[in-house]
Amino acid sequence: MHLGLPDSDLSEMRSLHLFEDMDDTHFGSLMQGTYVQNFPPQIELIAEGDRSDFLYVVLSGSVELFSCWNRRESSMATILPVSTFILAATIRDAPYLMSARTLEKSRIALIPSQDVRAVFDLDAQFARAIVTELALCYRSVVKNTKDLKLRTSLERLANYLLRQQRYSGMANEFELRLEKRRLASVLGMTPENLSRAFKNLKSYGVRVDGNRISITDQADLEKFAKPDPLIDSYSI
Amino acid sequence: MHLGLPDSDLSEMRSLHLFEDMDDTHFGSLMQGTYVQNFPPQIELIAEGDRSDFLYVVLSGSVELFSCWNRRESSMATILPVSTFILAATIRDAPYLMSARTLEKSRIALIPSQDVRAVFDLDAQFARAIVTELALCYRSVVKNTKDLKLRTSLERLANYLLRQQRYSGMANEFELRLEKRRLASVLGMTPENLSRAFKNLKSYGVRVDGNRISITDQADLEKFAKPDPLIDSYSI
DNA sequence: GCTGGGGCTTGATTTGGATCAAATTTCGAT
DNA sequence: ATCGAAATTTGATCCAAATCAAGCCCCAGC
Repeated sequence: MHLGLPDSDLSEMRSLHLFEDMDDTHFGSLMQGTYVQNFPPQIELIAEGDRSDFLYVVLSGSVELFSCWNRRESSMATILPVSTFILAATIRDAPYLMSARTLEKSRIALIPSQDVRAVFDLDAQFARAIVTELALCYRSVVKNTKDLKLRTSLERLANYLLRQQRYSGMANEFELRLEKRRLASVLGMTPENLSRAFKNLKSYGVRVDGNRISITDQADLEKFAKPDPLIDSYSI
Repeated sequence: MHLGLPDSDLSEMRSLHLFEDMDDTHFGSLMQGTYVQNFPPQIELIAEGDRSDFLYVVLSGSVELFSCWNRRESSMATILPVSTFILAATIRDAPYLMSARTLEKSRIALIPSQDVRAVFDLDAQFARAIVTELALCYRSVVKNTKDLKLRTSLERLANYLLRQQRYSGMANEFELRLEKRRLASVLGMTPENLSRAFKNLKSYGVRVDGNRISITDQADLEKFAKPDPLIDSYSI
C-alpha cells in the first residue's frame, strides 16, 4: 500500500528539468511507485553491476559515484541536490557502471526504472527532457575526459578551483565542497599529490586554509589554468 | 534544389538503429534535407566550438574525433561505418566538444540538426531510438573514463587488444584497425611508450608484426589484463 | 579536558611515463 | 626500383606522480 509522498518532496522533484514540463497525470503515475528514504552517511546505495531497478534522485545531502577495478577505486562524480543519477542505466535497462554511496545524511527518492521507461513512451515532453538531460550528461563526461587527457594534475586542480569559484558567484573566497581525498580521486591523483599541488598553486595566487580557498591573483591563476568553455563550462 | 540520395545510401542509413524503427514519412523528411558527400583523407569535417548544424553519419571510410587544448591534442574516438557522430551536440543545439577529421577517403551524410530535433518531436520511435543511442554513448564514455583512471597504460593496452580480439571473432590473430600513433593517443600515451608497452606484453604472450597482432597465450594475457564487462564490453 | 583515529601534510624514494635524439622501417610517389 | 617523408622503434635522460613512511592536526567521543 502506497502512502504518497510529502508535498515538499513532490514539488522539489517536479522542479527538476527532467520533470518540470511533463503532464500532471504522467508525473503522478511516475510518483505512484516512487518512494523516498533517508539514509545515513557512508551507505552504499548501489553497486556497479547491479540491475538498474531504480532511477535515483538526491533531494538533500550528497552522493558519490565511484568505480572499482582490481582493488583500485576512483571517484567519478559527486551528486548534489536536487539531481538524478544513473539515468543512462535506467534507460537502457542495463547494469550500473558505477557504485553510489551517501557522503552525508541524505534524503533520496527511488523511481522504478520500468515506470520511467513506460512514461517516456507516453509523454513527449518527458522524452524530450530525458534526451536533453542525457545529452548534457554525455557532454559532461566528454569534458571530463578532455580534462584528464589534455591536462596535467596541476592544471586540472587550477581549473577545478576556477570552476568552483564560478559556481560560488565569482567570490575570491569559497569553500571546497568536497573532502580533499575525494577531490584527489575525482581529479585522478593521490591525496599526497593534491596536497603538493595546492602548495604549487601558491605561486599563482591561491591560498588554502583547510577547506577555505582564496584566490588572491585571479589573472595569474587564469593565465596558468587557461580555462576553456569546451572543457570547463557547465551549461554549454 | 534537392536531388535525392542514392538508394544504397538511404538503405544503409535506414539500417542504423537510430532510424530503423521510425515512420517512413518521417525518415523521408529527415532525408529531404540530407546530403551525402565524399571526402578525401585528412579533411577536417568539424572543429570543436563550431555550431552543431548537422548530425553526421559515416557511410564508408573512417573518422577520428579529437580534441585540443593548449597546443596539445588527444584522440577521443574513431568512428567506423555505419554510425553517427556528435549526436549530443545536435540534440542540445550546443557547440561541438570535439573536432572530426577523415582518416581515409570517406563517404559521409550530413543531416540538418534542426530536422533531427523537429522529427524527434513527431516520431516517438525515433525519440526512443535517440535516447537509447545517447545512453549507449554516455555509457561508452564512462567506461573509457574508468579505463583511464583505474588502469595503467600497459593494462589499457592489454585490454584494448582483448577487445579487438573479441571484435574480430576471438581469432588468435587479427589486425589493428588503427595507426599506432593514433592508438597511443586513444589510450592516453605517447607513441614511444606504446612501442615499449607492446614489447612488455611479449612476456604475456603477445606477438606484434606491424599491424598484425597474435595472441599466443590467451590465458596469460587475460590473467594480466583482468578484463571487466563493466569497462570492456561494447553491448552492456 | 584528554585521547584516539582519520584525514592531511611533509619528506624520501621509486616508478611510470614523457621528452629528446637518433636509427630504422615503411610506404607512397615519382 | 628508387627516393624521400613519415611512422615506428630504440636508447638516454628527465620529470611527474605514486608509493612508502612518519608526523601533525583536528575533532569526535569518552
